[in-house]
Amino acid sequence: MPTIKDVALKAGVSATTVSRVLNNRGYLSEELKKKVYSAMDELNYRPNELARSLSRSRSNIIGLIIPHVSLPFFSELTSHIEEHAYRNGYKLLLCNSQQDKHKELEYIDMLRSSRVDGIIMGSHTLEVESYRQMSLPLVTFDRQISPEIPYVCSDNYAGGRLATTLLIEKGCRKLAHIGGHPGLNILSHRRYEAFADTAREHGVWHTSLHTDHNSFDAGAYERLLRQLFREHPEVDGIFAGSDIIAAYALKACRENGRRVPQDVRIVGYDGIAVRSLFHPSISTIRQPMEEMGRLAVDLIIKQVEGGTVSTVNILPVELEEGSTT
Amino acid sequence: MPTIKDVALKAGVSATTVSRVLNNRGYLSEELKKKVYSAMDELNYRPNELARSLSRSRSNIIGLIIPHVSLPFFSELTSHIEEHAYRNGYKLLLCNSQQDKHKELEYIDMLRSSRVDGIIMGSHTLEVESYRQMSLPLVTFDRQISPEIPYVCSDNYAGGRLATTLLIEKGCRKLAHIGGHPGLNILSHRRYEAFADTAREHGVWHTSLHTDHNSFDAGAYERLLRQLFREHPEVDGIFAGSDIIAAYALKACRENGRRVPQDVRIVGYDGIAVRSLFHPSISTIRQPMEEMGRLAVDLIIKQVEGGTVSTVNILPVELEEGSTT
DNA sequence: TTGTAGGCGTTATCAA
DNA sequence: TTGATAACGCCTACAA
Repeated sequence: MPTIKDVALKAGVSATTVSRVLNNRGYLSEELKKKVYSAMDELNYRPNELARSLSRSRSNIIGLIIPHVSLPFFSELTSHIEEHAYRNGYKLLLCNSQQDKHKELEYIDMLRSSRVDGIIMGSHTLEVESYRQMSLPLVTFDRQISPEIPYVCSDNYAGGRLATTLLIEKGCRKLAHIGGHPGLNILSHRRYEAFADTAREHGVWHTSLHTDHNSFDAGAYERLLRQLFREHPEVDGIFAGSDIIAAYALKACRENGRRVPQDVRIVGYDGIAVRSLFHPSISTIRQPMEEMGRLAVDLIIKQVEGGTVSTVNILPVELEEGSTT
Repeated sequence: MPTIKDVALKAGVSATTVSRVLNNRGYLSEELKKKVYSAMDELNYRPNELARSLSRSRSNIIGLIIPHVSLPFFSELTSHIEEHAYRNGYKLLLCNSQQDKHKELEYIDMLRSSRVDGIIMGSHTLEVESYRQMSLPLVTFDRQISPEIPYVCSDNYAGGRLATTLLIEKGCRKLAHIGGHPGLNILSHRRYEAFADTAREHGVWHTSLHTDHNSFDAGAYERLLRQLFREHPEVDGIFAGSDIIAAYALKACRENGRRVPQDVRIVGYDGIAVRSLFHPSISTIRQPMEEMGRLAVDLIIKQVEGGTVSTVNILPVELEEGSTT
């Protein structure tokens, strides 16, 4: 691969000058530029980003740690993050923590070694201290780690209210909330709080089931739903922690002879694209994923550039009715 | 951030020695190692991968270009690729080409500038020459670009046969194949060939519809299916180019008053995880996505290490019956 | 067994 | 306006 020196030689100038042209710094005559550019073209020259990064001590790489890209919510979020990062001249290093403490730690280490300019964390299984110590621009999703670390999330409480109110308005009187392990994701736990508050205010019976570990294990949700129909066969409204969980609920309803929405109504959360392919199509609380991705990237970039950012970033949700309510 | 020199100073040795310890090269006494390691610990030292990469001219980064991570098939594939890359000490730079020629080209340029060690291409909209010229370890999915560039794919022809045979065995006599734009993806076009061959051999009527452009546009599939039911209302068997297309077919059947599988039987392709959440669950031709991801990474690594690899890598598929047949 | 010197490709500083 | 020169942090001969 040709280096800046090769270009300099061919253009009959110094490497410094080539570098100047490359970065458009200082006063450069049109003629000079043309000369250098054509030399670059001829050699099919590509500046070595490793060297640039080293010298500028800035890599223009953002690290993204999420539990699993294969989960629809995260894959859609990742897509938006990538898109927006790219638009701003940043590359994306993708890490699947699989919600594993050890892996997450290794990934953080790896990203620091790679000198990424910042990390977007969609997975957080570690202690607060681990995050605070890393002294790197950071943004988290759905978790408030400490007062200094900015986070992005949807308005979980409002979403929980919207969903629960809808169920009650539609006539449900025995509500169940099904979610992931509550310990890890403090902010989305607020969905449950809103659920409980709303039900209580309306004097409606409600219960809640959640997985033991923070697994995204399909079997776990199926067991949970079996348990629900066994212990509370009278349930007529389900608020699911995600659209995928809602789809499992839908499946469980079928298997237990419940008609949806006649016997049981279901509301999901997220607004993933495939939800319209489920049958009946799932009513959901839509998170503004694109905006969330965009914002996360912006928050990283602003920090990289030395700006100060707001730590609390709560984005509005929207009720999107499908056919399960 | 502390550098190797800081560690050297603290440990009372030279930077070279620290480097040796870091890379476990040459003869190192236990005592020395201990001294160096503890200095590293104290300083919370992380070797600068940018510098290492520059000096070794090897970044341990693999670039992945796919149309969209948000599509289930690609998100699952990406997940496996990431996992396997990580296991082998490689990082993954993610690029969504959005099936856009211009973007794909820019991404390739960007990845070359970033000095990735190799590129896995799940998107290919460019001319053959563009790929051949890049003189970088390369692996493609589902596309044979040239005799030298290795590719990984499932046994599309066998898959097409399996699917079509199943439909015919179940009694379908009016078959339709629905797929993406055939021009771009030569190998998965073989699914259609198998479909047509099989139908012909059995003397079964068949037709084929595909999108105009290589869009993954939901609307396009819905239009296509409307067209199918309008022009060929007698169709009783559909072989879809992907599970997602199959899900759209399912939806279209419902909207057109067709019962599945009684009136119309459907077989998809891919074997994505969410397919079991569709209702009825979709019968499919399962691609071994994990193995495909693993293989792609292995093929890159082997090339990086100067080994020679087989260019043709066709992996077996499996029929997985759901409830749409 | 350890250290010195030079290089990886680029940018920044300072002169000219 | 352009060009030496010295970083950036690490690795690899070559020496000692």
